[in-house]
Amino acid sequence: MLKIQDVARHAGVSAATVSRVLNGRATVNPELAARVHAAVVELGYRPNGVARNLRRRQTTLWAVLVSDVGNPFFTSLVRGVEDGGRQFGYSVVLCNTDENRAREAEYIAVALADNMAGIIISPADDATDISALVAAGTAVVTIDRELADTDVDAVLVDNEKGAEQATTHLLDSGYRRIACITGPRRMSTAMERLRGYQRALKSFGVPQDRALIRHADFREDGGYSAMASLLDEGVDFDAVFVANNLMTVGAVECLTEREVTVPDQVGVIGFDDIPWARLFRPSLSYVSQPTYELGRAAAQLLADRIDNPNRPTTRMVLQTELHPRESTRRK
Amino acid sequence: MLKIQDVARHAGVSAATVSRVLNGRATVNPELAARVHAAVVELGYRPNGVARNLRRRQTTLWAVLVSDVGNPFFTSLVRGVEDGGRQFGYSVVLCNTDENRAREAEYIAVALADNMAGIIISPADDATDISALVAAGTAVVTIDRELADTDVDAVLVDNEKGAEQATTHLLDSGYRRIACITGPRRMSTAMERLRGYQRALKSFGVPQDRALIRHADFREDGGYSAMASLLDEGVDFDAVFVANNLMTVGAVECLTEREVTVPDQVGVIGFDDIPWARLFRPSLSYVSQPTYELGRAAAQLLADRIDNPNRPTTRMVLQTELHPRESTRRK
DNA sequence: CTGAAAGCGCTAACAT
DNA sequence: ATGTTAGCGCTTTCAG
Repeated sequence: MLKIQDVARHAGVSAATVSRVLNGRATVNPELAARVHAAVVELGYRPNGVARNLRRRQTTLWAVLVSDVGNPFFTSLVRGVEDGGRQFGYSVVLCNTDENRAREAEYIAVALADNMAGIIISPADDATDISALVAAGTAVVTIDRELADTDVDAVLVDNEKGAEQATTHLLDSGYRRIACITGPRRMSTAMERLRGYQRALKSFGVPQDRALIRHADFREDGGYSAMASLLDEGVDFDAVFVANNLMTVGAVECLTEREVTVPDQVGVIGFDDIPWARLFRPSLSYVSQPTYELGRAAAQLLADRIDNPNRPTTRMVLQTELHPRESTRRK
Repeated sequence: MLKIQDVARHAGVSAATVSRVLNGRATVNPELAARVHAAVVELGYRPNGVARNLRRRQTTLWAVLVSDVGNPFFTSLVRGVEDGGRQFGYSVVLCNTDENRAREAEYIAVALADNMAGIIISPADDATDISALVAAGTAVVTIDRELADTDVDAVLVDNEKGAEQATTHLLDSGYRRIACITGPRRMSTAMERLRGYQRALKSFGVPQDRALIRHADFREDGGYSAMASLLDEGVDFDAVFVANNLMTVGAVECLTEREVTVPDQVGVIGFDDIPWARLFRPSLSYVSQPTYELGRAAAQLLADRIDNPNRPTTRMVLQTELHPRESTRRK
């Protein structure tokens, strides 16, 4: 491997000068600079990033911690982070945590050990510990969820309003006995979406009924079981708001299996996009989150934070969008 | 930041000994080792990975180059790579190339500059140039596609057989005028799948007809336009084999829009998985690739190659699986 | 504006 | 088995 000294010798200048030319951090005699560039080309020199990182005590790596890229929500979010990162000269290390705290901690340790410049994290839950990162001065942006005790940049979605939008749409469509399948109590997103649902009911003067509410685990099985329990318990409902994409799929499967017709017997609206949901029959109504933009925004915030570690923390809230389709179109 | 010298001083041993204990590469007096471990804990020491990488001239980073994680085929593949990588102690840098050669070259340069231990690549096309990687001794595994001129490890799918399976299934279901929408001529996967289609027709003694074959770009729009052209040109066909997931979606959309009934007027079978395709109506028949396993296998090969740079190259071929659903179930 | 020299934190060779 | 020493390749003082 060629080193900067080789280039320096070839160009007849000092290594310091080569470095200055290559990094454009200081003014160098144009004639010398030209010689350096020529030497670089002639020798086919490539700077060694690792050595640079050691000396600068900074890498150009970001870690992005999500529960699972397989979830379309995160797929697109990660894509946004990567595109944003590339724009600022960072590469993105993909870290799937499966909502597993040990895995999460492991990845945080790696980010620390490898001196990564920053990390974007969708915390497994409120107990996620990023204190080591903060202590080490690593830039952190949380995405989708907020951390209770730590003051870091966050990119969020207005979950409450989104859920209200969804529920209001059901009410507007004439449904009145509306069930809600949301996520675990310890997850802020689940609770916010539940509140939005309740707010909508209240606005319409529709009575609340605890029997209509189910907490599941944000996964397909969870949605399936929650729907099954609603049906098995003979709960009287004519529509359901499901608080994330995977659970919506599960709930719909359960309905299909039991030959409950959507949207006539039961109207369905989901939260989050599902790829190609328009090909489902009936096609699914849903409230979409700007997942790609979430990723882009997080990247922007992280890059800013790295450049300016002392600026006050930012909290960005993006809005959702309603997509009415067949599953809420009552005849 | 704490360094190894600090630990050494605290434990009353040499830095070399600390290093030996931490890396378990040599036998150390258990008593000394205990002191080292204690010192590490007391001081809260974390080894600096960048320094280690510089000294060892190797990182624990892999780059995975795919066209787009958004494509479910790659989503799951990348997930497989990550899980495999983690098992061997590597982190995975996600690189979306969008089939763009410049972007691809850019990422290869980054992998080289950052001394990444290896790269897993699904080449944009035959012209992808990995010679710099080979020259630098970086371990390379290609996935999904092979590179014409370079002898590197590859993990592939038996595309020809898979396509034959799909087409045979259509023939078994009684369809006889079977169209084929495949990918660009310069992509090996597209041509292999076309050959499989042709082989199946031949086995059944069904005449070939060039009018039934379309080359599109492996994207949703491509599938849509190809289907539109078949219909617009009044080509006589009763079924179609579509050679990848996105094009299948496009083709089905076109059929739905024009109110062509599937599977009665036209039977449809796709190649590649589509998430939750069982919720489509009609549900889609398809031939699946073991995408996750593809990623795992590539990770295994890459780890092996890094440990043993001189072993002969391996070419792994995985098999597809037929999933008959409603879209080929003629009444 | 340019060069010399030191050192980022670690590990591998060598010496004991 | 342990310690000493040198050096991975770069950037950043510090002098001049």
